[in-house]
Amino acid sequence: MDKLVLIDGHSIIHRAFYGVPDLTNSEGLHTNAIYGFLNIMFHILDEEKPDYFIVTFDEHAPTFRHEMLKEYKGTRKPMPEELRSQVPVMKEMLSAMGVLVISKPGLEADDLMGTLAKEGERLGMEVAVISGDRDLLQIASEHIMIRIPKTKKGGTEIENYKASDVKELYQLTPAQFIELKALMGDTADNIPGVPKVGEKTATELMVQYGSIDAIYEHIDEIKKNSIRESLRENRELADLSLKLATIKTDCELDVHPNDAPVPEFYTKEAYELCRKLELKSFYKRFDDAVTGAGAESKKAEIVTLDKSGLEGLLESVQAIKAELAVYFRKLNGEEYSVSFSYEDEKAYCTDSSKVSYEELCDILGKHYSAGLNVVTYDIKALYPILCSADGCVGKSAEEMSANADDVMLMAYLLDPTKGSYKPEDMAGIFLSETRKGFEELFIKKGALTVSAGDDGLKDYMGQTACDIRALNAELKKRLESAEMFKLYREMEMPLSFVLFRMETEGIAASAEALAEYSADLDKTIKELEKKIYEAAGEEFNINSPKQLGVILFEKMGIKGGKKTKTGYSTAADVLEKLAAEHPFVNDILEYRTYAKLKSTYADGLAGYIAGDGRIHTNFNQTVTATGRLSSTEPNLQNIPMRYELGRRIRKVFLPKDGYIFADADYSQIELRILASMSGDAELIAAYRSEEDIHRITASKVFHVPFDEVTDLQRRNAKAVNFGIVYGISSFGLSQDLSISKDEAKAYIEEYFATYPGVKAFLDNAKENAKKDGYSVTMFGRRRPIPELKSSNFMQRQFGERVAMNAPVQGTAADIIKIAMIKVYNRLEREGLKSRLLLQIHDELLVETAGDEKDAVLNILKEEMQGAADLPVMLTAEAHTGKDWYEAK
DNA sequence: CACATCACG
DNA sequence: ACGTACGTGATGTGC
Repeated sequence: MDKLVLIDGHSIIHRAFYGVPDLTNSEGLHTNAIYGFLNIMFHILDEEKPDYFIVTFDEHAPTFRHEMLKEYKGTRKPMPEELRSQVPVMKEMLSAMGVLVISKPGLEADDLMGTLAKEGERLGMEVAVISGDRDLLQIASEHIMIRIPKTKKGGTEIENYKASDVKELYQLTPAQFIELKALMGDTADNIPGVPKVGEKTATELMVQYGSIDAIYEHIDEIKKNSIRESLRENRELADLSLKLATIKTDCELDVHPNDAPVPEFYTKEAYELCRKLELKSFYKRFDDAVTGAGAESKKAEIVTLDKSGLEGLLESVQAIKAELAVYFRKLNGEEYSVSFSYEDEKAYCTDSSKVSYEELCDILGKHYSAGLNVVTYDIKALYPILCSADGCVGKSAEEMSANADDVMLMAYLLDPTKGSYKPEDMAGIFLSETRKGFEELFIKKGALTVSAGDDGLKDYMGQTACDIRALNAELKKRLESAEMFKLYREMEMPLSFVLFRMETEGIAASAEALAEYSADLDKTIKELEKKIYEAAGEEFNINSPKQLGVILFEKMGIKGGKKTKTGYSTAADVLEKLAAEHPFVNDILEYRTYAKLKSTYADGLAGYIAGDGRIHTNFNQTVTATGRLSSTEPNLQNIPMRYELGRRIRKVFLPKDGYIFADADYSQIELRILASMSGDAELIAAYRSEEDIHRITASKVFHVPFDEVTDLQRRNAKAVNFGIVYGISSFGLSQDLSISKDEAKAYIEEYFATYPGVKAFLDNAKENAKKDGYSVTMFGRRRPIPELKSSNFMQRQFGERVAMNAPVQGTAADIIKIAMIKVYNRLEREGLKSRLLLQIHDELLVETAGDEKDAVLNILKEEMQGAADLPVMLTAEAHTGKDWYEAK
């Protein structure tokens, strides 16, 4: 039996829009509704495997049925702009896929669907109608199934209704369902219904009598006076409603279900549109034939080089002072492949079968240090090849990066909110070229399917080198026009080298000390476990919030359990409130603390100690939206500090023999930046007085003499100071301080009255970000904030907080980056043995030779404080110690 | 693979 | 009436 699938386009795109969080491509086009629609559509198609397929769209024009209602004025809310703009693109996508889209002005979508469905049924087809609209249930039959998708987190769930399911759910046949709706009315569809008759009454009446006519025949039997009279008075309204509620199934159409065989979908046009919209998750559905990975796309000429060929290439490029794009990839084991390009559409390639890795380093290193201009992708990963260890002695980070460029860093600066900067994505965004990525081409089921010297790999490598070269030119132009070239050249490029040195250096950690710490924790964990099981009366998985929630809030009957979508919240702030009344909850909190320390830190870190006894974290330069760094594998930027128990883990981080640690951190850098950027006279004066800033603020905000500020007042003022930097909300502050929202609001108002310049600055930050579409730091770093233009209140509110926070957090990030470069340069220039190891946002850790202690402390203080010259001086405090615990 | 939780600035 | 502090990353659970 043939199968027909009908999609109610208008209804489904609505569903998709509200069900999928906002997505935009790099041009700022919203794509979430299209993404969601395609997901639902392919889900259905994969499931149904239909023979015929049609999508209908209507334009909300006043329609046949609606025109009958004179007072029709469209009670539906207008479509938000973010959705409206996606509708034509969605249609374009469907056309590109060869889908038959029927959009008939003047015809209600329901009528169109109804007519097509019935026609399909008459033609002997099995019909599936996809809509978010329950009205369509009235056309369900034995062969027509109404399917209503629900976009739930983690996928699409679909409710299915055939005639029997409607009967089961509503105790009514689909035909009776129409009459039900006519009686109760529907404001969204402008069906008046009978006054006083709602869903409950209408259902009772329909179940008892079976039809509107039958109800009126037995009208005297109706007990409730008001309802009986309303029915009597409104017979005409009931009939009109019935007409309005009835979906037409006999419209005149010039297309029919059998005109719409299922198309190919995965056409070249559709692929290109997917690329334009950057709907990456759909790329893999397209075959090579249409993606341009195959024949007809303009392909770079690729020359394979041996060792002497490589040397010749580098020499001639250097002779003409050209820029050489270099792209390197490690393969399995010792294998690698590397490609080069210095002119359009021509690339060179070599690999480990022709040139050993050591030879490659020698040859490239020699030319790089002699000034060869290289353009790279992710230069931090390439420095090991470009420079030898003794090649950087005494050289500044600027010198080491002067003749290099990195298109990944450029792209990050242009839009730091992206999260990923793969070469193929960048080629699509900035060069309008469709490329397949390395993973897509060469990784199947997690395994590498290619080896050095394969033709496919050479094509990929060569093409990517060409793209990197083209990207270099394009992105530099864009950086210039965004006034970020200086930021790129003088901050990010030198920093990339500093980070490379820090990662290579690593930090020593004692495996023995970690194991000992782990065993200590484990002892306590076992004890707590036993106590908790006894209190609970059974054994369960304490690490499972789900099981814990059931034990606490159901079995033990503790009240106050609420929050979260998936069940009870057992987060620390919730449990802490319960602990006063139920002391054993403290055991759970304590268990959590110990379990976290053991799994993430004690045991987790041990796995990262390399052969040299040191942990080499990865400092990522292109992750955060604000310009900060991030640290992974392991994250050394979140080593416990706040509480003694966790803080002890810092004792396992040790300097090498003859060395100590020097650790310096900025004091309240973000607040000082806020004072400086806002120019608020009071706040600046407060800082210049060199008194405790939180105490001064408390004194001013709470109108008490400085010496009489209580600890609580100081604590509250401190929280307000923090909150301001985060883009304060009265709710957030009230949560933090456990006070009422009104009190929090009063604090904030007092704060702004005290420091009016801060208020003006924050208002300005929001306004400018809204106008420009991005916020800016003192050093010109931008963060796009499309949320500010969202029609969603929550999103907009979030955008405003971001607009207030990003300039401050971002400027702090800029400043410590400058400090890192300066500290690095001083250590090199002064020929010191001490090495910068870690950055933790406002803190630098230096492994310091015993006899260089004073010099290093001086350098840290001078360079950190001197990194920026602000109205409020920056201060850094430095300490030394025999381990990280002591130095901090 | 998403979610909840918790470590840091 | 909504449901909220800003920025990260790692772990364990459970679908």
